[in-house]
Amino acid sequence: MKLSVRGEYALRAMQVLARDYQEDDSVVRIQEISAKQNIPKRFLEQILNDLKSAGVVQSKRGVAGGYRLKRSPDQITLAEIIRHIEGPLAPVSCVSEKYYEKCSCPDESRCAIRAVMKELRDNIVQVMEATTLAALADRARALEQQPINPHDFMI
Amino acid sequence: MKLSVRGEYALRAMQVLARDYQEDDSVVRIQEISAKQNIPKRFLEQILNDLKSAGVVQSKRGVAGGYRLKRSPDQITLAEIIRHIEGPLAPVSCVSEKYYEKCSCPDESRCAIRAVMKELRDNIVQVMEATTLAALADRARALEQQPINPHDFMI
DNA sequence: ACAATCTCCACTGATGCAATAGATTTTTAA
DNA sequence: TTAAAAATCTATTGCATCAGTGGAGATTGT
Repeated sequence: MKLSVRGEYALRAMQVLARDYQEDDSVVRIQEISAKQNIPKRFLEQILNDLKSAGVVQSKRGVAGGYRLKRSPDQITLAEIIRHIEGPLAPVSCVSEKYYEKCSCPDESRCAIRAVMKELRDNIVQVMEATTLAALADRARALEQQPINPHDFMI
Repeated sequence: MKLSVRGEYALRAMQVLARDYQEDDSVVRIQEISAKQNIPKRFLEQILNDLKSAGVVQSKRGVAGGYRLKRSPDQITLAEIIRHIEGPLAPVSCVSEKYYEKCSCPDESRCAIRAVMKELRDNIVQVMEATTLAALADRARALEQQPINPHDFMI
């Protein structure tokens, strides 16, 4: 049920771009994202490139180059990012909306597991589609206001 | 976000054992589970052995041998099964209850991604812990009563 | 004794993940 | 116009995990 590191990096990078988003066409250097989030620069490069083909970010080349969100942060959801980087959000592909695949069980329509997995998928999709990068940036800004270790809740 | 095939097989096998569960000490042969669910026998063997060490099933050897649930189906949740076969239910391990691990981001307490992932984890855990094998078996029995393809909803 | 079953351990082939590397192109500033 | 900084593209590598296979042995019922 885990996200790949690749997917996690993608979200963390988008969080940075969303946090620093401005209406003009200012860009953020890979270098800077990499440093802020402890992500290997070369690897991040690949990920951002993927997100570019996906239409999530755009890039500017050259000495003053870098990346920026292609659309306004409130037009990009976490679901979109993960679907492009990782594929299906559904825990099993026989309940996936966008990546459906038949599974090996004898009768999908009578599979109780499948019914539960569908519930699970609905929950996951709901959270991921409801969360936009704009909301994420707001949350990040709110967290920055907090005092150091407000009660560093470890789970 | 996907379950491994291994995890899916584990759930499907447990569904069979739960469906056919009886209070006496009757067992189901691997052979039979394998045939009912289209799971490679040898592979299933490994999985059931794992679930035995985990205390979910017990086995009886010899000619009339097989597997049965070690506890009553209402005492076993899907969460328990997946945690033993796959590990953490959480999408990223920095929000895992049982398998917490520090992540590479600069400050977990101010990570907005983490806050969202926590929400997601709560949803997942809620569904998986709320669903017992007994509930699964009930659902399976209900689905068996349905006419063929009541409206084979494909997603 | 025999056959059916579980048990244990090892192995393999494929795949994908995470990361690294090198060469190239584009852009801007000096 | 040249050099530096940045993105781009392609390839490859080491590694781990996954999914599945294989064989020898132990246990049990008849």
